[in-house]
Amino acid sequence: MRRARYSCGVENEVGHEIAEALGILLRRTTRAQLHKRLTEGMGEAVDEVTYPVLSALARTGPRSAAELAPDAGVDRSGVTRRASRLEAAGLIRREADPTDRRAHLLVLTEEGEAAVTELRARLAAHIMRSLSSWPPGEAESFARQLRRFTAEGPFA
Amino acid sequence: MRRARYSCGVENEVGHEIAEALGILLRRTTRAQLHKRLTEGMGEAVDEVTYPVLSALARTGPRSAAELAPDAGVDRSGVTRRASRLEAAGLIRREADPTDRRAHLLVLTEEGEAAVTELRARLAAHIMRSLSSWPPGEAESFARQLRRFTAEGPFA
DNA sequence: GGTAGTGCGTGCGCCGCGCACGCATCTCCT
DNA sequence: AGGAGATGCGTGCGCGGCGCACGCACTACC
Repeated sequence: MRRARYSCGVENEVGHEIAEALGILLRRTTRAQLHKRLTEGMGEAVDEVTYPVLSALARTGPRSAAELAPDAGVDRSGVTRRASRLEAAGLIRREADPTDRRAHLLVLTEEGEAAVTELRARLAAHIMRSLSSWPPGEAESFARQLRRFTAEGPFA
Repeated sequence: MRRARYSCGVENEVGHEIAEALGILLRRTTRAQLHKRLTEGMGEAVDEVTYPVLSALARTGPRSAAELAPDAGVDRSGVTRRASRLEAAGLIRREADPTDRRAHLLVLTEEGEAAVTELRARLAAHIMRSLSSWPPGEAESFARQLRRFTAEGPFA
């Protein structure tokens, strides 16, 4: 396969390899599996359904439900409903946008920030546990390439 | 952060970096998004719901619904239902297990194999399109590390 | 100032999912 | 050999999330 090169300088086989690995990875990291385990014992409001909203909000900062929807991968109404659950649990609150009294900005409360910190630590620890056996330096380069892949890759 | 090392020899920051990148990646590669676009125009039976079953079956070879269930990430009954749809479309068929007359082995038909080939090519091409700008060799090493990460990683 | 446009929350119908049941078949023990 | 428990499969059922579309509040523009 060394000869089957393309103009881009990358072999086609690599695309299939990455596709297969991604397929495996994605199957293991569904909400029903990863997010469910990750949010165990985090209270009633934080589960595999509300987690994406909470996480997206933490990443982007205070935003409206409509802005959060494409980032969370669900319909705007879904964000509203999940936000209501999180609001009832005191993890986020709805703030009136001072410039537009129609808009309700979703913003994390103190408890919400703490929950996100905890969840991030859990996930990072979970990943680190298996990266510990990697040769030094490889994990760093993998993280760098993964970051690049998500930033300018096909799923940007 | 150069000083905050752990016994494993990998910095904790890397765990957070990978976690964040994975989070972004996973949000972009939901069934509702990636698999939906991927299966567009592949006929009525092949959609984002039946795709995981079709893909898993292609990877593992002829298996029963119960064996396929954990690999597809859904309940056994879900596999049965999706398999029925794929069977009606002629992409798979149920074969009686010669050693156990209770068991129905799911096996891809000629058309099913063709569909999987097409889907794999689509995904690989989609990935390759953005990998083309990478320096030569980096895509290969990324694929290798990704493979390792899925094989012996936290989601194995 | 009035009309079209925008943002939000919610009711409704649909669909996938997990649980549990029934039937067919296998296994093992006596 | 034969019966009892175990196993595999398909299916009915209730639950819950999702997308669509509507109504209401407010804004922007003419």
